[in-house]
Amino acid sequence: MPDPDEAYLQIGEVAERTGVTQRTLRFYEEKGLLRPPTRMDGGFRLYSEQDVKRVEHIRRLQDLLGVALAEIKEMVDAEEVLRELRAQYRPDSAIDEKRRQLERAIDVVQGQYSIVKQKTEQMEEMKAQLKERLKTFDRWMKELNELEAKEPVAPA
Amino acid sequence: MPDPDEAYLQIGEVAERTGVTQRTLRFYEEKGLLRPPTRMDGGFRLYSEQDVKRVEHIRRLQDLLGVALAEIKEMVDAEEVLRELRAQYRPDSAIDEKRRQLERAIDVVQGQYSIVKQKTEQMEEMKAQLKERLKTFDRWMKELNELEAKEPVAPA
DNA sequence: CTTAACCTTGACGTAGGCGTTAAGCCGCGC
DNA sequence: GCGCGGCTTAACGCCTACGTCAAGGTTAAG
Repeated sequence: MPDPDEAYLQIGEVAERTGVTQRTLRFYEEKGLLRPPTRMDGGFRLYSEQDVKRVEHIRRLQDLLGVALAEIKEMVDAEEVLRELRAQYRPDSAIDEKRRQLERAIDVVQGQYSIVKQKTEQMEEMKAQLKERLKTFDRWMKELNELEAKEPVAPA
Repeated sequence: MPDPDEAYLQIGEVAERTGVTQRTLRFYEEKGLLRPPTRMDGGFRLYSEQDVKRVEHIRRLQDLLGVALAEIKEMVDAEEVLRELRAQYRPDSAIDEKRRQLERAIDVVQGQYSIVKQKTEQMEEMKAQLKERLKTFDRWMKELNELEAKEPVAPA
């Protein structure tokens, strides 16, 4: 029972705000990356702000890490578990269960972290190389200009 | 006329060393990402160490930047231009031509640089978030453990 | 009650990046 | 000189991540 005050976005608005197409939103739903949104009587999907954030998150993961949607599903699923954990803060004393979930979540996030860490390192390296290269180019350009100064373009 | 002392790798070895399949190597050649290698009499491709490095470079660009092969082709092409520039260091006085090439190369590399820069920034941000999250999880885990201490597992 | 804008579910299409045969040469050790 | 592993081209296949109709239902405004 999602707070009726909060679920108000139609698919078109979500699409516009997130920059993805409606097709993509339905596709993500099919693939389990977005939980099926609530619907109004006629069947129109009604999204929440939460969903918008989720879409943005998915896109960041896609763009930055370049991982497949299947993997992204794993990641967002793990995060979902956490929401549950936080919500049902002590329903009964199934502590072991919670611990297992938490451990799983930690695993997933550590996985993400190491990926991100590795990638940032490699990218820093690449960035440095590119910077070096630009410097070299500047030098060359200067040399070219000096060369031209000595050897005039259209000698009389 | 590529130095005959240097061109000695067959496609299988290149594949093994770079971690891509032979199909991929031929595919890259088709797409113009790898220059057609020299062949031995029977038609077997003969690659150089240069080629190996090139493949590794292509893969880094793919993995890190996640850009399409067409774009990667642009990038490596621009780099090729530079090799030529460096090689024919002053064949004649076509200085303007060289300047144009150099400017083009600078453009390409600056493009790469800004992409890499933006991505690294975003990834640093993501990294920080993940770190925060891991800390939160640790706290939760501790809370769970303390909770268990107070409420023994199997009360007599 | 009509109409325009928005939405629904299929279902087929597509571009990129290779994988996978198939059918047949090449090279080299014995 | 033959046999076997490595290589060749050609062609079709496949998966991902959507794009693009098509045919029709829904909503809100007037």
